[in-house]
Amino acid sequence: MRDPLSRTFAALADPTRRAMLARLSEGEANVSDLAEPFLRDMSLPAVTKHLKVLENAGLITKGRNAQWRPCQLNGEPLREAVDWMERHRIAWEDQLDRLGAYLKTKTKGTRHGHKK
Amino acid sequence: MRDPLSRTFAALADPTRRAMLARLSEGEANVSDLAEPFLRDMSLPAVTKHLKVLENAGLITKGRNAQWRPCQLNGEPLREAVDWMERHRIAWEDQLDRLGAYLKTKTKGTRHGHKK
DNA sequence: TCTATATTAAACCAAGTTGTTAATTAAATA
DNA sequence: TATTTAATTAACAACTTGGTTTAATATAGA
Repeated sequence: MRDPLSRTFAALADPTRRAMLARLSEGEANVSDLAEPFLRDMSLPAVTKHLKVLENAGLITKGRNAQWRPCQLNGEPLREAVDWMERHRIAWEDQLDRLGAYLKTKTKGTRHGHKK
Repeated sequence: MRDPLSRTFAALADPTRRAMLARLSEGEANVSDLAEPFLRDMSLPAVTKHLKVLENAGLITKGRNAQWRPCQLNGEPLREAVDWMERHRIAWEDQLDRLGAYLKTKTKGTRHGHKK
């Protein structure tokens, strides 16, 4: 999981982390602010670890203000992830169309076209 | 990693799998076609496993034609992933602007605003 | 029927992930 | 200075991931 794009997608592959990013998209927040919605589900060190994953993926940056660590979103890796997807999007939609057409012709019980 | 969106992002978090999707966005391909570019790096069963991950994420569907398993892209989960990202995109760009502005004001050696 | 081809399954392993609890660090404040 | 607050570190366990090799399955074709 060494390349940046993989690290970005891996960081997004967790609902807790996505929720943290969503929260951060509304503005800066300290670790404890970010942790608050999750403290019924997990411990604070677990939160710290999730934030570390986001930080390592370059998705957030942590500042410091006394004992607080104000976190900020960094949109750039997210943009690169969207870019990767957009680069293939047209092909996917073509594929969807083709699949749709295919399903329209077949769709007669023969789930796998079992050898005729 | 139970929710669909997480499974999609996790599936995307690997360069081999992304390359397979890219290949499939050009059209249907059998397992051995998809495997071919990677057989110097990994065994065929490893490829099968990657395809299983893509299949479990709903990103591809495998048909059958004699002993071949023609794989097709399924764009829908990808669209949902893009949707998630787009839902936050504007906020990210705001955040980028804010960060840019912030960096313009600070940026004087004091890497962490060490207590004044 | 025997063989070759395409693909998957099984058993295993090393490394990484995600959580825990207990201890530590650092700064603000009484 | 002692205490509280915010956050991290360390050590550990359970599970997942991504690879391996060997064996099995299914189909086509000689």
